[in-house]
Amino acid sequence: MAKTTVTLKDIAQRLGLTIATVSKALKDYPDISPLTKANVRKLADEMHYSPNALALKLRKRKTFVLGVIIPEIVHHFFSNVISGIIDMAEERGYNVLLTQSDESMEREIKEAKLLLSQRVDGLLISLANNTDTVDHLKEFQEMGVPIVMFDKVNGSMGTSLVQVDNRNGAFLAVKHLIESGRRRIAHIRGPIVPQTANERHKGYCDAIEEAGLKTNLEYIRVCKDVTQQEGEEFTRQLLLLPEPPDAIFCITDLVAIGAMKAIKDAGYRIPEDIALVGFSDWNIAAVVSPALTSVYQPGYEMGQQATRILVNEIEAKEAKLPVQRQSIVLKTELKIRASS
Amino acid sequence: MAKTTVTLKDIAQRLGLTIATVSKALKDYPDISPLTKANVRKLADEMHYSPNALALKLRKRKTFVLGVIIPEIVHHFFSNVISGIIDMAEERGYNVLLTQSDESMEREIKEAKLLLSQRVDGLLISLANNTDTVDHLKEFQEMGVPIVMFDKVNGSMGTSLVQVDNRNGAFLAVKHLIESGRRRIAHIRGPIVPQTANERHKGYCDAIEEAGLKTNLEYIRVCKDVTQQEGEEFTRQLLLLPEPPDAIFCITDLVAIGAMKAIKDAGYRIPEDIALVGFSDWNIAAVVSPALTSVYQPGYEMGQQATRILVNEIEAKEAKLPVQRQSIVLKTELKIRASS
DNA sequence: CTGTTAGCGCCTTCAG
DNA sequence: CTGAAGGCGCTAACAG
Repeated sequence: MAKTTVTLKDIAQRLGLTIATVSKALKDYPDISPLTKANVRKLADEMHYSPNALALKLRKRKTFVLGVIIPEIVHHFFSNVISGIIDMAEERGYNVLLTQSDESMEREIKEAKLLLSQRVDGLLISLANNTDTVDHLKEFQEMGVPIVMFDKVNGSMGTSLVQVDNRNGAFLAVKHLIESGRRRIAHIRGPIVPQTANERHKGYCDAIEEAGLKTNLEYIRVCKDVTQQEGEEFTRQLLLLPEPPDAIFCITDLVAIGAMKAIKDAGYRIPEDIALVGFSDWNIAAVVSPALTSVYQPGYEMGQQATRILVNEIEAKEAKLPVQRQSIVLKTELKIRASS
Repeated sequence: MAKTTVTLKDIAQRLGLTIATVSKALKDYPDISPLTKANVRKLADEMHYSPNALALKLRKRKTFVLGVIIPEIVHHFFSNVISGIIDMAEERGYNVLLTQSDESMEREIKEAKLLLSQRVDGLLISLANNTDTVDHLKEFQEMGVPIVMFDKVNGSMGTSLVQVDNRNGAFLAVKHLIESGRRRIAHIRGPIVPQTANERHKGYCDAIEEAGLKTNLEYIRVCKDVTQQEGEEFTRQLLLLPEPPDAIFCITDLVAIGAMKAIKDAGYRIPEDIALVGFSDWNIAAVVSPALTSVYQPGYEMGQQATRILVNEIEAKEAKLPVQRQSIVLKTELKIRASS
């Protein structure tokens, strides 16, 4: 029935009390008589009183809102991260304002400005691929708003970081290929930025070196957009080499799917002739045939951890405790399937 | 350098002006001298002044925030919807507070309460599967907060609705099977709620009837959780029938993938022996082999449209214009691939 | 035990 | 052209 929203004032007037008294009664202050407390509570219930979060936020200079900037929502890995963020935020009593940069630094800057003006209590961000400076985030630090970066990070601001062990994941993948007898292992890698692509490339090199295999630069192909089409095209090129590879490690499952198509089209068998390994363990990996071996990265957990750290920093700051910056690295896991 | 946030007051003091004057100067009121305007603006820039959104929201009793409740974020279709919501919200100048119900009515109720207390300007919701009443949303209406439901909706509140044409999509899928010569068409359907599953089932029946085929109840299987496992298990059962089907229409691509496995395991060929069609056109549909025929539903567009309608209702209400409830149905599209 | 006062940061009549 | 006053809804000293 309450057409308009009911405030403390309304309750106070009806009861012939003062706003302050009503406020205290509802917050169970010790210096209010049990009787008035009861009266106030009863009427508050009847009138469906609900405190105005806005007023509280203004008063307390705290919004209980976390800002999130993510490159792409429609992405199996990132949607897992978001889910982890939202669940943990809820657990800690925060809400989540979600934005996407669409892998564009320009839009990332815009969203950052917006979130800052919304007075979020903290920021969770995974950088866009072409983000090459973090100046747009400096203002958060100046305003004392904690930042936690995840997945695609930049350590130069001294913020807490949450990443997965890309290098080790790639290392395990390639080592597995070597142990199953492969010697001519190609790598279809991601672009020079972001960092994640470099780390996976390093892991690949680590494994190759450790095994004493010679590194063949012809076997390295660099994706620009990390698409299925690129996977297909680069694989086609690889198969035309005088010594075609007997295994391919791809930066991403999607790229691996492209590779899979090219390999089949060329009449080779997987894994007999050419083994294939992807990265990320998307929902697609287990359902293609042959099922794709892939490096699983714990997206949900990444979201949870990043949020946990961020809220801890926010609350430490409020309690004037020293904030401990953290940099955590989550374990990746090789899921071996039929393709290798 | 600005350690603490800068307010109108700070600017006013430095310039020996009053808060009111500064406020007006920044908002380009006609009754402020060009000189002071210039001075104020200059200093505001230098001090990196940014209006406190909280204060504005309190003052204007408007948050520019849309609340979103979605069953599952980690879901290819829904993540597309979210992306559409966020992009359109940004275009119209709103932010998005995202929550997930995890397909639980209990959590849905909780999130609704939370969003209401956050004073969102409007609500976008897709109901959880087991949500059988909408009492928890009544309060939004009482408070005059517009609601738009999408995908899994309930028309009983008289809110605007955005859906896809599930019935016609299913109809087209089954008609396509019939036209390619299939006569014994099975349907692995979803549970009795939500409505979407029923509509797809109806579309199936429509096509069967139109073709004058006899309906065989043995050919209908009802999923409980709509999983790949269920698809596999039900298909196995179907293949054991005296007259096994020569085509299967599945409620979801994931279920179809399960069916695909069972069919292959039983030694049948797709599509020669048994044709297969899914629904949703997930990212997985195009990459499995044989590639899966599926009914595409425009998730991104659904998010955009729902948001557009919601913002229109919000702004119509503010302008005291009559609000036009809308119910729109987006077209689905059959993507024919190798499996049929 | 209850009320008064003084803001949080901003906007908007209404005076001067 | 500028300032004073009141208020959005709530909290937190400090009085009484």
